[in-house]
Amino acid sequence: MPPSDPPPAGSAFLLTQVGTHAAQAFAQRIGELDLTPPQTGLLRAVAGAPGSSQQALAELLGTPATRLVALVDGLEQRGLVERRRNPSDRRLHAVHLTDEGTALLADIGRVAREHDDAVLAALDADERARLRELLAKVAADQGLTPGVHPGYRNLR
Amino acid sequence: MPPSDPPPAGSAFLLTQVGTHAAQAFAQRIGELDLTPPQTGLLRAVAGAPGSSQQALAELLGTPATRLVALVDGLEQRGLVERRRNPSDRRLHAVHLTDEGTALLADIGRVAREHDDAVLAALDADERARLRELLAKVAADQGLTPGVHPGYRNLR
DNA sequence: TATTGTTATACTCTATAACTATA
DNA sequence: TATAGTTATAGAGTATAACAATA
Repeated sequence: MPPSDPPPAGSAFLLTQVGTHAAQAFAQRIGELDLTPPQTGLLRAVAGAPGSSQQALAELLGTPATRLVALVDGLEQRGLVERRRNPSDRRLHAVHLTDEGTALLADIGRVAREHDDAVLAALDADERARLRELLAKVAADQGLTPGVHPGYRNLR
Repeated sequence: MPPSDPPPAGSAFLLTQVGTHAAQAFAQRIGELDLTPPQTGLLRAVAGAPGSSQQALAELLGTPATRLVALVDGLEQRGLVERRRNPSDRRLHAVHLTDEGTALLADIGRVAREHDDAVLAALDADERARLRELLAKVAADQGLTPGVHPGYRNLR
C-alpha cells in the first residue's frame, strides 16, 4: 500500500472549500462593522489609490462601472468616501476617503487580523508562513492581482 | 530589517482570494458539462449516499429543503437522477443516480482532476501534498464536512 | 398533530442597455 | 463623436412562508 492515497476530491476542492469558508467567516465578521465584503474591498482600493476615477476603480477591481456607482453611493451616504469633481475635466469623479473612512479602515484592519487568527487557529506560525508561501505562489501563477478579491470579476 | 514583514492583508485574505479563484475556475470548467457547482455537489452527495431522502440531503449539504427540490428537479429533467417513492412511507422521495448520472460522474471526476492540475500548476508534487496537509488541518479545525462545499450553508 | 415534499412569493445581487453631461 | 458617470430594467440565485400529501 502506498504511504498515502490520492485525495478523494483533489487538493483544489479542499482549497475551494476552505477558501469559501474563510470568505463566509470574513463576511460575518465584517458585518459587525455594517460592511459587506465588496464595500470593504472598495474602501481598501480607494485607500491604496486615493483620488482614482470610478472608471479606474472599476478597471482595477474588474467590475462593471455600473456596479461601482452603487457601491460608492452606499459608502458616500454613510460618509466614508466622497466624490470630488475634477475642475479640468468635469466628467470625472475622483473618489477619496473621508476622515471617518480612514478611521474605519483601521477597524477593518483589526477585524481582518482577528479573522486571520480565527481561521488559521489550527496552524502555528511556521505553518502559516508555509501556507502563505504556497498560496502566494499559486496566486502569482494564476494571475491574481495582489490585494484584489476575484469576487468582483465579471465572468460572463 | 526582519527576514519577512507581516503580510499586508493577512494569510486568510490570500486563502479567500485563491479559494474564490479556484471556485470560479471550477465553475467555468464544469460548465462544459452543462452543470453548475451546486448541481455537481448534489450529484456527488447522491453518489455517496444513494437513496437518501431529500430532507437527508438538505441536512447533509446544509441547505433549505426548498432549494433541494429545485436542484433535484433540474437533474431529474435531464435524466441524471430519479426520485423513487418509498412504499412503506409514501412521503419520502429516495433520490438515486441513473445510469446516465453515474456516467456523468466519471466525467466530473476527470474534469475535477484537470481543474486540480491547472489551479496548482505552480506547485510540484511535494508542495501540493504540503498544501493539502495544511488545508486539511484548517478544514478539520473549522468543522468543515469532508467533501461538502460550504456554499450551500444557510448563513442568515 | 408532525413530517416530507412542493409551490408561491419576495428579496438580494449583479449585469446589460439606455441615457445625461461633459469633452 | 467619444468618454465618465448614472439610471432603468431584467435576470439569476436563494430564502421564507404557505400549502398538500402522508403518517
